Amino acid sequence: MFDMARESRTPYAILGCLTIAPMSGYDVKQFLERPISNFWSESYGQIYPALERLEDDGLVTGRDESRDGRERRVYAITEAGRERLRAWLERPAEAVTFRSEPTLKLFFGANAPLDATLRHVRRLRVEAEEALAHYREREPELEAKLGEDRHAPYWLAALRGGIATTQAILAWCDETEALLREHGGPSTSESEEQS
Amino acid sequence: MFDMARESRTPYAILGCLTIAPMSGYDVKQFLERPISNFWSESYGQIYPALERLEDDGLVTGRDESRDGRERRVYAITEAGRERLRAWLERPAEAVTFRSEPTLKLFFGANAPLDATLRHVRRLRVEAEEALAHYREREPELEAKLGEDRHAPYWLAALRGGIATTQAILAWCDETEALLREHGGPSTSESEEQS
DNA sequence: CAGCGCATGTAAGATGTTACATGATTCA
DNA sequence: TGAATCATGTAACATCTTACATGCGCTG
Repeated sequence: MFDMARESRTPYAILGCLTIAPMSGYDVKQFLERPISNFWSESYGQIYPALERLEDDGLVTGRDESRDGRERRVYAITEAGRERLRAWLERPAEAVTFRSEPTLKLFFGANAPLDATLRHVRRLRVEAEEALAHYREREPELEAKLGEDRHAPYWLAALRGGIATTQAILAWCDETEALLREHGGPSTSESEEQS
Repeated sequence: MFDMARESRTPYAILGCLTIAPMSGYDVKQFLERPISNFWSESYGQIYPALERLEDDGLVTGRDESRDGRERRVYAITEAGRERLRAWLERPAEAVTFRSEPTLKLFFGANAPLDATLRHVRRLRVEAEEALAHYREREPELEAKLGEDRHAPYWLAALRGGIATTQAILAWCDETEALLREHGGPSTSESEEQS
């Protein structure tokens, strides 16, 4: 009977980043863009207002700093912020509502020339290979830090999740190309002629 | 120098559904909710206005129908609609921007008790198992229709994508549980005591 | 001195979800 | 008769992206 609106997860993502080190809004964005963090993204339009809000709520403290003569506003997480983050981390996560445009295009592929759909599949394959190469590059660093860095096991787990699903997609791309070549109907205009 | 705003994909998802059969807004929603279509979702708040818009643009035609005494407005795709859909299908798909709350919580798991993170992993595992069971149930129907139904190969490909990634996640859950048990730090409150 | 990377922000608009409102029919 | 399902829609709101505006310092 009351509005259990889904909270934005932006502030939590930011709080999480600040448990690694104090950061500016710019830093947060940079960190979230590293390929390892391919399961999340935020834009400046969300980060800066969210940081202000977090400061008002006493979950972070900001102070102006100059590094290399550049003015930055660097935020640090407070004890209240850590507690808020911890409480959120302990609540059950919402199931992922996955919206994949490539898969949508594949699914309705019967309405387009086979070639077009095969192009999507091949592009997916290239992207998967690139992603996998990035992951593989980062894996050893995290493995090496398993004992020292408290974040390492969790980051490694997330990274290996990326590796596992990406490998699966890679293999699936090949199967799919074969499946569609055999059963995907005539490759170009023939499919549209009768009416 | 001009606003290449990302188009909403809602109308295309709807057009795609209407290539299967004429449907009401309600039908579209039902279809999109079937577990096979777990890579896309739309809410009524988007479907009904989008259908009106599509009709204004001449991409679908609606007519009132009564089935079992119930009034429905059933929409059919027009030739212009098919062409619009085909053109969209042939354009490159946008890369998936994945936002996974469970993975975000895992990634920042060092800030919570190990148990909390393990709960997320185990929940993910249960969900993956359920999803896999659904997929497996539907696979044979599609395989049987490979020759007859022009959609079947594409739907099967999408379904097998779900199977492949879900299996990968399942295996990863087990590995992750082991990894975190070994390296995830003290299991409960010990980790917070010193400060 | 031009361009790039660093750095912070705002405004506008699109996108999307949720709750609500309404009403009919079917079934237990 | 009451609940569930069918069926259509709207209003309010939250969310998020994009483009824009601004300015500094470094490097070629």
